[in-house]
Amino acid sequence: MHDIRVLREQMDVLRDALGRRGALDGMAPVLDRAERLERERRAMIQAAEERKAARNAASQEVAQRKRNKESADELIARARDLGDEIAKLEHELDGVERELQSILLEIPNVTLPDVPAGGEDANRIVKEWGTPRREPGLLPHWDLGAQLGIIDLARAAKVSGSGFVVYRGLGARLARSLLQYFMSAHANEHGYEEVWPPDLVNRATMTGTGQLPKFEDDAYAVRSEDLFLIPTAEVPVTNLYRDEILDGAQLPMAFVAYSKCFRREAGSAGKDTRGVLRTHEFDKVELVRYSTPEDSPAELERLTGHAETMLERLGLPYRRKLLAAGDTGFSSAMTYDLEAWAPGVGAWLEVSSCSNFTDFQARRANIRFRTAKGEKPRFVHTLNGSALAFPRTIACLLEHYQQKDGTVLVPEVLRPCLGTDVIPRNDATRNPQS
RNA sequence: GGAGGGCUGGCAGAAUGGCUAAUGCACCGGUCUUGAAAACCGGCGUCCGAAAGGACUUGGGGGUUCGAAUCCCUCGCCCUCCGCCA
Repeated sequence: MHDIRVLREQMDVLRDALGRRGALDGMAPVLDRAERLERERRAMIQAAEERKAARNAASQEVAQRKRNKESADELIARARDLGDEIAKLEHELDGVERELQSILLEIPNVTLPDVPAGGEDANRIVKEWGTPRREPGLLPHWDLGAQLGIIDLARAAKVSGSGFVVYRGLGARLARSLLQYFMSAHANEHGYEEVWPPDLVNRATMTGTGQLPKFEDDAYAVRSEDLFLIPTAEVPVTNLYRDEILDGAQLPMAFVAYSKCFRREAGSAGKDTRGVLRTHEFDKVELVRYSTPEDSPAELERLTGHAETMLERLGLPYRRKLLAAGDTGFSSAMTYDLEAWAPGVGAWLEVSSCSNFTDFQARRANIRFRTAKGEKPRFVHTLNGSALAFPRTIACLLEHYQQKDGTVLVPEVLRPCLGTDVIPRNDATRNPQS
């Protein structure tokens, strides 16, 4: 969310930013209306505050007269009239602020200067690592997973429905190994504090990171309690310090959290959803950083590097894509996608998305910092990125490390936890035993 | 799920409808001091404003009133007990 002040001080910046996203034409009339509403808003506040000052003065005078046992009837009457006027003004003000708020919530973040203007076509591959396997005959992970008996989609559909996965045997252990490996690496080597957040959060938390009110249909909800299943650990972790003022000396702060992620994905059935590519529930290790405004561009490089290190340790070829303005998420000012090569599917899969939200989330969640006592608090900059999402990482691992005999080599770093160097064929889970 | 007790500044803690939140501790600045402590003086919630000043602020929201920390409604959280439970 933007500061309401941009409406009177930085309209040109806003217009330019929307232009770079290719969204100016649609929004121009809304911006004009917002500019006008903001002028009205300030006039109303001024008018209401004048009357409040007058009423406060009258009330004090009433108290004084009552102490002196004098009559205050005409003062009380005047104060009552002022009260009526104030109520009327505030009611109007409420309407204006409501509309202004809803407009502000629809204006996306301003992208940073390095972000290319334009849509998807303007995305830039800024780094490539490793050599993608290109030979023919490589199987996609849904076939491999079934052959190896480690991914059971049929029974997942029976137990939960389509869009769910059951990992079994070494598959289940592989997921646990990734959890263990990623968390330890980020905590021990990259200096992140480990956080184990709830998967169920309240409405205020979902609103703080922007999932609500606009995208309520995308989330699973527990209606009876007004709780929501988180779509990412970013939600509880970014909200940890909601409505707090941090000590600037503590910045940057860095958190790593594993969580279940729940997404309804309504309307996306069929496309790019085979196997484990897009499911309603998945697992992810997420990095979250809070920084000063000055440091956030460098912090994004750092965070993205931490995510890339995981792909390199797993030996998975990947590329880093700088998203163009039009492809950058609503709240983000700059985003790198990390895409790993899945030779069986024959596609680059997005396994991580690393973003600098500048102060856009922090303003909404009201997370500030102060470097010295008595100094005015400023909004922190928030950043986050997956490091990494499990299902697509598992898909890439299986497809990249598959061998001619149908088995899959285990990358060295996972061997201690997985307890084996190779995942053997095992058809035992394919057919129900009765 | 049930019963009861709570929620006031960083902390402790007063104020039960009216001079618009006392006091202490902690913290920051100053005086004094060779330095420190003590003592003393000042500051110490948020927002708007260049300033003068104004508005807001007693867990959140709403109501009654000329006026609410104080009365009413509602939601949240904490504590003690009962029930249930991994």
